[in-house]
Amino acid sequence: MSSTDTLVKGYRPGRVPRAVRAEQLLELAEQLFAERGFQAASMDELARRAGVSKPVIYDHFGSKEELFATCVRRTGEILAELVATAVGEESDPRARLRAGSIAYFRFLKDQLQAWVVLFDDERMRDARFAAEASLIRRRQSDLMMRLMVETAGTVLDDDGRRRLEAMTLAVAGAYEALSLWWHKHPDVSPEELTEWLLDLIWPGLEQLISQLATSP
Amino acid sequence: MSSTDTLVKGYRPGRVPRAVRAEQLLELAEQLFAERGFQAASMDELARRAGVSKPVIYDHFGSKEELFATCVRRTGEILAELVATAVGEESDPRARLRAGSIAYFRFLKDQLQAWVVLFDDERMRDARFAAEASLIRRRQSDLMMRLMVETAGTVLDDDGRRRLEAMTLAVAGAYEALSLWWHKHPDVSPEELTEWLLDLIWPGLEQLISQLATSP
DNA sequence: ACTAGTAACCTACCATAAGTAACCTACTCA
DNA sequence: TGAGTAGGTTACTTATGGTAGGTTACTAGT
Repeated sequence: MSSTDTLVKGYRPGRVPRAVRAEQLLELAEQLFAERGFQAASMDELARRAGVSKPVIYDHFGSKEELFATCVRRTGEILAELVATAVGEESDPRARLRAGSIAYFRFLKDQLQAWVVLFDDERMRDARFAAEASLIRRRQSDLMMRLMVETAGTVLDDDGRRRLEAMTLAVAGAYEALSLWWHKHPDVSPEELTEWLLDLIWPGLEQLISQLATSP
Repeated sequence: MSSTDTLVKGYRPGRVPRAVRAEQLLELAEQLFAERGFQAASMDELARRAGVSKPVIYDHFGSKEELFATCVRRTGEILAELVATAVGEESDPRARLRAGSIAYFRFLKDQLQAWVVLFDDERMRDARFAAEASLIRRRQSDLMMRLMVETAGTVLDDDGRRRLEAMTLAVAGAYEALSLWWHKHPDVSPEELTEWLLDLIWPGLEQLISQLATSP
């Protein structure tokens, strides 16, 4: 470790504007969490890597959990945007779901390689991934729900909304579990995974839409 | 707290056969984990509740993680057995899945207190929860896979097996996510949840079976 | 009945890591 | 030029997982 580790471009070591320091800390934290997982990543080590003392981190993020949440939220937003964009580029309902699904798996493929440096099969139960997936599930479900409601073309009653919400969350859960499986079978392509999953859920989903569209 | 807390039936306080102590510790640990979650449950408190000193716990279980894993595995086995039994009481494939599903949700309803620990989003960010949850998912998926293969009535090739494995894991993930949702909408019955989920996944699942049965 | 050996258990400690209080120092600007 | 502040530090406290080493009750063989 040379002293350049503590340098942030354009500033003398040890004194840097708040926003720059925050950005640097977030980036290093992301790396550290990816390497060790939430529990094993220590704030002391993060401070050491950033060439800064611990209270600086606490001044920025308040607690370890908050720091972690910030990292996760950030990545999650990038993913959500990617998927939403992909969905917006199609018009047929099934094609939209397909496009979103492919975007999702492609992103995961890139990020997983970046995140997980040393991972045997066991490593996939990494805390970071679980949290990420949990946030992703909510966002995905919301997006899917808007898509379905739009497709149905009607205003749903409370029961309909509730059932639809439950089902989109279930589908998002299926994506999550499949992502975990994928980690051990990386030779399958995002497109293939998407076809599998669409073949599985689309028939039921389509029927659900028409059912909800006619009943109220 | 009276001194009876430290009593185990039939034995003078403070000295009890190994197996009995292990059983008592497991039960108290399950309670404690359910109340506080993994992280917030302390070994010191468990020791205090059991009326025993910490090294006793470590002598039995080695580490906090192991203790937790033992608790979870135990409950998971009960669940697996219940579902398997329910499945075995039907013959038609859809009816079998339905029976298993209802048994699953009924068990969850009873054990909700204990299972919040496993399925709570907030706690999911902890690697240990994710690991144990994935173990249960795996078990359910295996059962479902045997059911499907049996239904298909053929021996699958590697690709077929792989795809089926991925899909049953995905379905198990859907169950998991739906369980989380259920926790916030407890007024829905296990039977209703099951119908929703079967309507969603059965069409795709049925088609998958026939596809796998004919292709190799 | 008297010990050897063992099972069950305890006290007292260590190490690590999250989080904090109190203080310091370089920079800005009236 | 010196008050005010943003950025930073040292040196703690506290909580808790985990352990070393000794003590007490029970059991079995002679």
